[in-house]
Amino acid sequence: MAIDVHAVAASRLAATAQRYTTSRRAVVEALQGAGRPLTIPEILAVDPALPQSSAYRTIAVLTQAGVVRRVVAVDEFARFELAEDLSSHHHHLLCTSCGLVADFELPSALEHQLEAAFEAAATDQRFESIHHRVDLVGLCTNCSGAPPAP
Amino acid sequence: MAIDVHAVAASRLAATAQRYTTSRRAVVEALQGAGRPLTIPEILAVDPALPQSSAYRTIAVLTQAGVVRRVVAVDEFARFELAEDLSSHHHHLLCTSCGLVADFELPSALEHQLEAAFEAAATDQRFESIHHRVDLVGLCTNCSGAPPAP
DNA sequence: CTTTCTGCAAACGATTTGCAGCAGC
DNA sequence: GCTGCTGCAAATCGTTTGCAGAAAG
Repeated sequence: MAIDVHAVAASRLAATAQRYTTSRRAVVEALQGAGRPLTIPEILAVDPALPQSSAYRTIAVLTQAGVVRRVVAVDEFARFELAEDLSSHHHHLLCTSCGLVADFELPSALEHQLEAAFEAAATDQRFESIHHRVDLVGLCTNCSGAPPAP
Repeated sequence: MAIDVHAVAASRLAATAQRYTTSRRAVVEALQGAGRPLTIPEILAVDPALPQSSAYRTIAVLTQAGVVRRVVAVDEFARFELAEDLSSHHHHLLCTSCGLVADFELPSALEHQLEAAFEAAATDQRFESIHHRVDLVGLCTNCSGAPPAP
């Protein structure tokens, strides 16, 4: 009973007279299959036939169309995932050693309390809140065992 | 009853045979006076006599020494603030329009619950947690009034 | 004095873009 | 067929770095 990600993507692109082409679909499929945010190099690894500049352009278009969201992590690479309404609300584990980003969820009760606290803070500072970003920064399984590369 | 930020900075640098020079002190003072994370251009604006490459180098040294922390926001500029033990635990409001970053705090009860939830999530995913990052993304006062620049 | 720092200018690397040909609708 | 998309290669821009002189201890 999952929503049809491709249909939504096509329709959001159509809203600004854009086409849902083969390579755009390939990028969406790569992100959908990953279950975690991917960098451009990672997307290229999933689909080696895709030229780098097309990957960047495709990601830019999908981001503007609201199909994809940019995730800022701890290394120099931008990462991308499907928009929350095409996947689910979640947070990120960020590895400071290798840059890996994994997904996790918070208990919904806590999520609601956070929401209320954010609301209060935003009102207090006259800030118009759009969404929140709750991440855990540390070391992934791979990197906490062996010491990080120098 | 504030701690002596300069003394701590000097001592952390000394730990690796580094000197607390005039320009390093100037950067620390700029960050201390700002009360929010600053970009390199903002630091240069505070101290126009400081060359850009020195600002980058100084920030790198101070970050490695644990005096300064890199903050990842929503625009392309890296931002920097004093380490938490030289300032205080807080979170960030990120403006998606102009990139501004402001500080805010959460009620400590909620902070503790979050801590516990993070602990659980980290254990669950075998992730070694170092710290968390809780940000509110939206529009600052300036940008929510007028529509963002195209 | 010796070692570390600074300033300049050139190098770097992720990302963007101009242009000519290709593909969706 | 138009119009928008792709691929290549060159440009962009925040950030990094080599080197020779300046400053800290």
